[in-house]
Amino acid sequence: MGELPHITLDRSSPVPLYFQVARQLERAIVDGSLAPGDRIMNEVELAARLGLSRPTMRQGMQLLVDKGLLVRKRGVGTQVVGPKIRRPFELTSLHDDLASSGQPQATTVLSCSVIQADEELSVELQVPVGDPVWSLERLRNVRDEPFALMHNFLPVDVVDLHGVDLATRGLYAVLREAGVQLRVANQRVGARRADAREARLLGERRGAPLLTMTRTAFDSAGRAVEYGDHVYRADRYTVELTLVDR
Amino acid sequence: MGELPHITLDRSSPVPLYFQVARQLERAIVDGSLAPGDRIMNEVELAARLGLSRPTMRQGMQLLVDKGLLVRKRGVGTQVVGPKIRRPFELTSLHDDLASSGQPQATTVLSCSVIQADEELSVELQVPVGDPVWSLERLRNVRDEPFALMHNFLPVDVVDLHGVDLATRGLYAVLREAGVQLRVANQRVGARRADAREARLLGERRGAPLLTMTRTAFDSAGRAVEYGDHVYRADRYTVELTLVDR
DNA sequence: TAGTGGTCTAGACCACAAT
DNA sequence: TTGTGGTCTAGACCACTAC
Repeated sequence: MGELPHITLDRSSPVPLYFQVARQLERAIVDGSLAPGDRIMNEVELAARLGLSRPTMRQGMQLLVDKGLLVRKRGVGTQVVGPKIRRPFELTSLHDDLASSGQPQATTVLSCSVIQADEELSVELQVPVGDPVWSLERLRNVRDEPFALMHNFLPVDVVDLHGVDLATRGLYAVLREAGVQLRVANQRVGARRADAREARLLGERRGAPLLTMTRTAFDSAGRAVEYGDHVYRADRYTVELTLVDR
Repeated sequence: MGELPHITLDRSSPVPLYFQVARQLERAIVDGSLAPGDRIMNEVELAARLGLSRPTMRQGMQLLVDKGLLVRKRGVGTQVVGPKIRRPFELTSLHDDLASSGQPQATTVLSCSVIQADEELSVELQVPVGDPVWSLERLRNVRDEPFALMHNFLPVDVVDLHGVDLATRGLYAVLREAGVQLRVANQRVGARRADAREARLLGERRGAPLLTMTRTAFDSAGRAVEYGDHVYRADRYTVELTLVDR
């Protein structure tokens, strides 16, 4: 029959039922109440016990299947894969990543001004050449050691960065508060040698290997909102991601 | 009202209707028949025209929303984001990536033997220390230029590599044919200097920056099936990925 | 044969955005 | 107020797996 996860539903909550199911199932897996390899009670039975229709139950479980936490096999049942799979790579800024990891960090704003878009920016941000864009350069330290040199560009009508304290607040937090909803981003990760300036700022030797990341982020309307060109000390940073085959 | 995509359904096909819808919508977007910013006809009307129920229609469109090709706004409608968003980073091997890009490539098998798992492999592949695992090292050339040095490890009971022609066939293709269904993978991308051997094999100078990628792949039962430790010439390869915020 | 997930239907009511 | 997507129901039939 399979394990019976403990799930309570609040039908007066604005949170969708399928999401309540998914959240509580996920917690049970992370808690260890549901161990890897456990078979979960079948969909029909589970839906009946919770007073849900089967499609709603399925929708909730599907979220966890998409995350790689559950595996369904036709004719067999649904099994817990395990909580060790990291979250699918989410759309977060480095600031968020570090803040949530509890590392002490500090950011120095090297420059923040409006420039005219050149050819490259015109392509990446989908604006005409010569259009005004914010150019923002920051150096980030973690545990008092230089870590990343970040160069961001944003069309000026996306957000006003005048007087914004970007040393304390992450760029993505500023964007969120300005009502910008980031939705998709294209990233390119590569490597190259540090030039003289990068080496000096990052406390490396010239020619040292750097991890590079460029990213264009789009809002929910499909508009290019931000283009970032960042370099990281290769000895202090790696990009981690989880791929899920559907 | 919005654009009316041209979609034909084959109800006798074993391909699910929602998938037929998604595939044809996607092609229309990539073709340019549906341009970025276009509003698609609303779900209800579209379902009616195709003789589908609304949930089935939604399921098809949801696939493209998840891929970042479409954006839905409550009270507004569904819009095409654009074909320029690359596919969400899928679980493909480098062999697949290159083959689909049409680049002429050649692979040299440097070694293929069974070794005993050390501590690191024990952790990554979730097998006891000392267990036999395949150790496979390959050098890949693209357009007659060295490109990547790939080291893979697999538990011996996953697949038998004796006599398998890994110069012609990609490792993932071999795994698929052996009935292994890859499902999720954790990747770590970083950078470091080339050591003497890597430099020689890749035609680089010692100390040149390399892009590194390690990956553990799990099958549909959550079992670790393959661990790869690869290095790429940084001047010839970057990792591209698309992030979608949900 | 029995049990499971995969797909599909034909509706319903609600929340939100534009008008 | 109208139109849109968001959610949900109560079934149905099928394909695959294990026994």
